[in-house]
Amino acid sequence: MISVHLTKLRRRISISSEEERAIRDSVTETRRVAADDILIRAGQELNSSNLLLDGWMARTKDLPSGERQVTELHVAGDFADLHGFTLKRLDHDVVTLSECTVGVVPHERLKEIIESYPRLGQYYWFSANVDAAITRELALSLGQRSAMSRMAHLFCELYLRLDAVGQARPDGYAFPLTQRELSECLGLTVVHANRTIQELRRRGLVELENRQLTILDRRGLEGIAEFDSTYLYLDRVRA
Amino acid sequence: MISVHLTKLRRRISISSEEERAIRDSVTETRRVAADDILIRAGQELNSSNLLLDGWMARTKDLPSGERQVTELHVAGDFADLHGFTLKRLDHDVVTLSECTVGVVPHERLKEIIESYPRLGQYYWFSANVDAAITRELALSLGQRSAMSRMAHLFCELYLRLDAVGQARPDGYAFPLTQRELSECLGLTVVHANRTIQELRRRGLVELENRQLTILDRRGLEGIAEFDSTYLYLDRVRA
DNA sequence: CGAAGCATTGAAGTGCGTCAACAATCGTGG
DNA sequence: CCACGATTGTTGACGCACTTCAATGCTTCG
Repeated sequence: MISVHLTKLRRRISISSEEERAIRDSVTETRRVAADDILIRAGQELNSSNLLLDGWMARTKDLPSGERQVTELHVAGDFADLHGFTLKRLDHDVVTLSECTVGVVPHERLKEIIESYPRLGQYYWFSANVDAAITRELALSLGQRSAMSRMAHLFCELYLRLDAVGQARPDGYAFPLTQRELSECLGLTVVHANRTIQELRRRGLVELENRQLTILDRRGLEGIAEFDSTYLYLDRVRA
Repeated sequence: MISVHLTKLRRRISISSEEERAIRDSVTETRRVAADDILIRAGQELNSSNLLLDGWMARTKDLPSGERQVTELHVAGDFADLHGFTLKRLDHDVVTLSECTVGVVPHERLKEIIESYPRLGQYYWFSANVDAAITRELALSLGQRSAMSRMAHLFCELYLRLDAVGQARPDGYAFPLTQRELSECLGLTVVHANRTIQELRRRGLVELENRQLTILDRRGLEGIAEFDSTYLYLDRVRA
């Protein structure tokens, strides 16, 4: 199950069997977590990080007045809270959006890996930086794109991220979020998120039913989104 | 001039004179850069990072249709593009908002520092993660806060960040951005940014003239912003 | 089978955008 | 040191994308 993480990693760097062993051994425990659970609460003291091996998770930030923003979605292969390794407590919650399988990596093991295999340390730093790039692109969406464009953009991004770990079909992917959760990703109300989906449907760009997203016209979707994938750093050469 | 960076660093970790020497030596060149200049263009190949020693810079992302979003502001003491060290090219531009003094740190020097002084490496990783936390908070602002609340939030954040490096007065700070630039930080049009400032003024919360921001009622401003500073990780204990 | 959550629709309101004009300030050259 | 064009700040009228409120069916699941 950890192979999905190794797949993602191998897209960036080639690793020795010794390094692979070190990564496999860093996971001390594999847990099943139910959907709609809070894996980590903001402010909580941390001494391990969580490797998402299956399912979907999200980083959420709440205002006292009740509004919620999802600042990042995580899919299989992602480290959900690698930044907890240096921050030691998070400024956001980490929640499950579906049933998940999680690999627990104690920070002391991470420390050993980084010290013993600097190239892996470099990779994990790199991957934290790609996370940050995704959040910047979200800020661009929230600040400048229309509701339609934002939603189209999210669908395009997820297609590439899922495809990179072999979790996409040629024409779409499983999409477990409710419309409420989707609206929290996009800074919209549920009502308007619903109307926006319908408009994308009406234009023959996507279909969304039974938690399955079908992309009918990917070029068209990318056009509306003004999508440019370079921020995902997917073309990075292997070193 | 690099002392402002050391000040910021010393708020987090205590450093030996040897470590201080290594940091000082990592800066191979100090440059003056004019205001409204593009220091780094998105996509450009990088082999050094820039330490902002004086002035203000911003990370900006543009859409093909012309809209611009500022995804982060940088003030004295910040590494503007530390993430370039692992990413090697950026997904955004880095521009000057005022005349700036910049310390150039070649990536090879950074590499040496990180390998020779793991605690400094940890700190720089930590500080990149705080950057990301600031961007997450921006996403929360753009997605969920009103124009007034967003602007109030930005003013509160900058007060704490500037105060941390001794660049704030008790009642405010120098604020070199034009209203256009401010509006690009907040995902607003210039016109509405202008009206929002006026409303904050009218309520007796801030004054902004001659590039000087005066905070008349910090508690009130924080209230409107629903401001909670924990995401800045300013209280982190020194190790 | 019933309750709770989820998706959908309609009607009405509003925060912010757009367009357009003008005033104030700044920078630069003569 | 003044002249003058360019940038920045300000204001008004109007429009619209998105929100709000409310109701109704649909699905899910204990």
